[in-house]
Amino acid sequence: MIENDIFRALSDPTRRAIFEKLAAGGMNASALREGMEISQPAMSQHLAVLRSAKLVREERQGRFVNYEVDPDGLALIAQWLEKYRAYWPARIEALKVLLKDMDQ
Amino acid sequence: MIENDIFRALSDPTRRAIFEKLAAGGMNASALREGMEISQPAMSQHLAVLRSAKLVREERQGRFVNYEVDPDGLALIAQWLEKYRAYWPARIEALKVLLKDMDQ
DNA sequence: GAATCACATAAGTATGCGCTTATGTTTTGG
DNA sequence: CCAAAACATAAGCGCATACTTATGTGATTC
Repeated sequence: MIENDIFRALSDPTRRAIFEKLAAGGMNASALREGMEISQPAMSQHLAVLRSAKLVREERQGRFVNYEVDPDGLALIAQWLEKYRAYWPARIEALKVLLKDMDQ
Repeated sequence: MIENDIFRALSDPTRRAIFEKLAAGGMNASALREGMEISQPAMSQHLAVLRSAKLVREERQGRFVNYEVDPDGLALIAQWLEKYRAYWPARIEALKVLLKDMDQ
């Protein structure tokens, strides 16, 4: 079950930090490690978990592997959240403003 | 960190099932167990985790304890998701329709 | 083409997590 | 009151998980 993978992947703070970094722009694994105090294998393993959760996708570029946010995982969380939208009415207005902004 | 508690709480499929049940309507712990094949202590422990993640809140009613969805946890997830809204444009249209419906 | 770089995988270990059994606490009904 | 019901908490156990060290793999550079 993919929902399982997604929430499990995000339950680790290190993995959320990695994801947040990637959300600011695609990056290879070495660049991701900068300023994070994490070993190379640990990073590789975290990326594998994020990848199998469809939160991140990879792209070989020579001997580097570029990583970037995969919209699929986020869409699944959004979909999950929508099921319970009746419970967060307070945020509706904020979302409306947001959508209006994206309209231009 | 509360975000940690939330994602960790949702990473367990049993806990997501409990949450989903509660989303359909408030219920006490015994009622929640019906049709779930889960022991009483296990249920109590799961509810404690959901509670500390602000996904669920309790209300004593005699010797029963009624549980219901707490909007706070959901709002926090929505807030977290919004940070990455640039990455799920495909879902924007669906959300728009949704918000329009809620307008009446 | 051999050394090196960027990264993945393997194996082992310590800690966390979800379950069980057992017991405690609060409330109600007779 | 006191027995039972509804839940919470405690302690222990097996398994997942996040890390480490070591090694493997594919691409590049000299």
